[in-house]
Amino acid sequence: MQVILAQLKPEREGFGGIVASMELLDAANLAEPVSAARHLLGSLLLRTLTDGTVLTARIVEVEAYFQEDPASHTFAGPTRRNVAMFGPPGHAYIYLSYGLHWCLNVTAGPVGYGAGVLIRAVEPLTGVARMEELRGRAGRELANGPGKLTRALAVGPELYGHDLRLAPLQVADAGQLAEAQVIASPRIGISRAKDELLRFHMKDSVHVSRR
DNA sequence: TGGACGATTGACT
DNA sequence: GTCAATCGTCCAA
Repeated sequence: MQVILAQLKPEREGFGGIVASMELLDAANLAEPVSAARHLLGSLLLRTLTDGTVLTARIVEVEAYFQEDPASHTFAGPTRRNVAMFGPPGHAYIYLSYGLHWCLNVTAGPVGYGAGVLIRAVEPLTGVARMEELRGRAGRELANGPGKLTRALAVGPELYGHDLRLAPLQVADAGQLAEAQVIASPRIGISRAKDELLRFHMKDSVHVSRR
């Protein structure tokens, strides 16, 4: 991971060697959704566009959802929409929110158990100009929300169920952040299980969501 | 087969 | 702070 970060220089495109040299997502760290959320916080998201451009961003805000959780899409059991969350860990569960916005989750837990981690905000690192183009906005509003980051990274339903160890959408595990770096709080925008502290974000990050 | 309801966002007062 | 946009999903009938 240290090697990777050293190579990442803002606004430089075309990182041929990055994908091969970074530590890919380890399923062992996704065995349980809450620890998975903590592991994913601080990790990198790499999106390779069809023209070869690689967009990278650091995950700064996540939420954990699990099967016994009334707020989870998996609470009532497997359906056509949520099957990915019952599949192997480390894959993409993507759903349409409010008929308008696509949201990205990393599946967690063993096969047969419906759980995942919603990626709520990222800090753009490289390919920022391209993200601004895709998003139609710049600055702080670029990727500070679950529906915003998917737009900025061109993530949609075509990546449903995608293995996140592989291009064109990958997660590089950063390991667990120091406890003092992480803030736990209630999840946002849900009507059930409102009080559980299952939202995690990086302390002092200006890239977290605002509401 | 119909209708209520979102793991949200942007525009506007 | 409020509110509309917009549509797939799920459950009741």
